[in-house]
Amino acid sequence: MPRSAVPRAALVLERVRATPEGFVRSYGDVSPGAPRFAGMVLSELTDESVPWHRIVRADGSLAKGARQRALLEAEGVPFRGERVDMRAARLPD
DNA sequence: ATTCTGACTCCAG
DNA sequence: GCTGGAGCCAGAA
Repeated sequence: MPRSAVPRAALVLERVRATPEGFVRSYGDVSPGAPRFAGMVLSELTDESVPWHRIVRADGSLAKGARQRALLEAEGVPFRGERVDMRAARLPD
């Protein structure tokens, strides 16, 4: 199946929306082969129904800093300093 | 068509 | 652990 059947932007939104509370996913997970594109899509987002804060970098570091950290901690996401504990919080596929 | 840029990722040192 | 450089997709100049 060619991935072109579904626009990458749609795939990104779908995966982000499917991320349950208390867990996180990396940009690479929501947009395989084009992690930067995922970031671009999220940056344009204004829709509150999309939990953009659950998307973090592959190493657990946050793109949006303290603001994002507060939202994640409020949902029970395990942290290790300034970074998310990916070992426990990363959503298994 | 070429170049730059961006909420990124991977590999080497 | 960290830093730097190259690679990736899409859109704008």
